[in-house]
Amino acid sequence: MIDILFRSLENHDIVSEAERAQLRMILDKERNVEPDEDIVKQGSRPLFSTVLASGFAARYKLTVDGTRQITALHVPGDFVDLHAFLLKTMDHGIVALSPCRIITVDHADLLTLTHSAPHLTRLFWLKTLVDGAVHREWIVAMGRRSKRAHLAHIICELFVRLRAVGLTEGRSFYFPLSQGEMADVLGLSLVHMNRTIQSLRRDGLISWTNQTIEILAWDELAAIADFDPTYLSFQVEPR
Amino acid sequence: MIDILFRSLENHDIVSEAERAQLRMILDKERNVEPDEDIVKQGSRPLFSTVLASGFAARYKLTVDGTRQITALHVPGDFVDLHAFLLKTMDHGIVALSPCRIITVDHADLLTLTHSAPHLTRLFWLKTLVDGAVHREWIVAMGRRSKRAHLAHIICELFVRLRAVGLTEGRSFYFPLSQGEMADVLGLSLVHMNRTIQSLRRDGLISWTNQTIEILAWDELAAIADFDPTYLSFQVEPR
DNA sequence: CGGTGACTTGACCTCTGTCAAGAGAAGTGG
DNA sequence: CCACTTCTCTTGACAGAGGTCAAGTCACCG
Repeated sequence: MIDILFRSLENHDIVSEAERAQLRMILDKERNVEPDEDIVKQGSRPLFSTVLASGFAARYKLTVDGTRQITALHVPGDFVDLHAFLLKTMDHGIVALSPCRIITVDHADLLTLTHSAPHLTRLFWLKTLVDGAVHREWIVAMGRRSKRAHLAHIICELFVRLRAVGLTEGRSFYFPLSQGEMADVLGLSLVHMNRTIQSLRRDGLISWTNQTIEILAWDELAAIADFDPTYLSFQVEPR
Repeated sequence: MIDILFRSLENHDIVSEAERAQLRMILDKERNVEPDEDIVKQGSRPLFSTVLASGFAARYKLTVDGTRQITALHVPGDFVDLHAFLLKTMDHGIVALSPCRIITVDHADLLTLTHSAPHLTRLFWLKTLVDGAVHREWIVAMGRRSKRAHLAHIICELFVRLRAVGLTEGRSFYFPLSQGEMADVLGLSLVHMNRTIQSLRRDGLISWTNQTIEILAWDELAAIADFDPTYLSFQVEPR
């Protein structure tokens, strides 16, 4: 189950067998989470962090007027709330968007790792830096791209991230979010989200049915999205 | 000059005298940067990171059609490109928005720190996590708030961050960005940026002249912005 | 005194939100 | 097995937020 975390880390650097063993030791309880259930609540001060072993999850914030903005999507292998280890108080919530399997790690054990395992520490740090890089790319998409390009960008990103952990089949991948949830990702209304999706469909760039997205024309889609995967740091080198 | 970095770190946790000494040792060259000059270029692989000692700087990305989106603003005391230490390749550029004084630190020295100084390592990690938290707040503002609220939010955030390093006077602070640069922050056109600023001025919430912003009605401004400073993690506790 | 950059204002148009309604699929209980 | 609810997706009509184009003002500077 935890192999997915190793697989995820190995997109950036080599993880030694000794490090794997160290990691296996600190992995704690495993449990299932239902769709729409909070994995971590906004405002809480968790004493553990969570690895997503399977399923899709999102970070989100609610505004005073009750709308929701999803600030990040997480795929299997992601360390969804490593942030709380040092931020202490969760400034946002994390919710399951599909049935999820999660594994927790005590913050006390992470603290020990920062003393005994500098390389693993740097890899975890790197994972949070990549989260930040994704945030920046989303900010660019929200500020300077059309909604159509923004959606294309997110689809490209998801495909590359899912492929990196072996969760694509050919040019398609399982993607269980509803259009309403995607609207909270793009910061759109549900109605316009629907129209934006249809625009990509009409042009033969993607198909999206039965919770599955298939990319029908990668080059065109990436061109529309102005997609450059550099920010994902999927390059194996000493970190 | 480097005291500003200590001051910045001390908003989150206590920094011992021994740690200060350790930090002073690895601080490298100091130099001035002119407005509009790149501090770090997009696509480069720097071998050092940069602390902003004075002035304002921004992270930004350019899109294919030549527009610019600023993804973060940096104030004195910020470690503006700690990210490159582990990400290796800069996926974005960093530009000076005013005359800046910067201090560089070799990545080799940071690497040593991750072995010999776990607490300092965690503090640096934390700084990048706060950057991420700010990104998330910006995503929420771009996706789910009106442009007026977005601007109010950024002004509140800047005030709190600048106050934390002692750079406010009463309710006002020096802020040298042009309206065109602010448009690249909010993802707006210059014309609408101007109108948004005027809307806050007309309502007597802020004054903004001579590169100085004064907050005339904090409570109202924070209410419009839906501003909750939790995400900045300005709380001194063991990290 | 002309040039430059930043700010301001008006007119117009497009993108996106809101409201409203309907279709289709899936699950639920009698 | 069928009526009924519920959820998601879809479409149309209209209104408002924000973009684009164009022009003008103002301060500063060589």
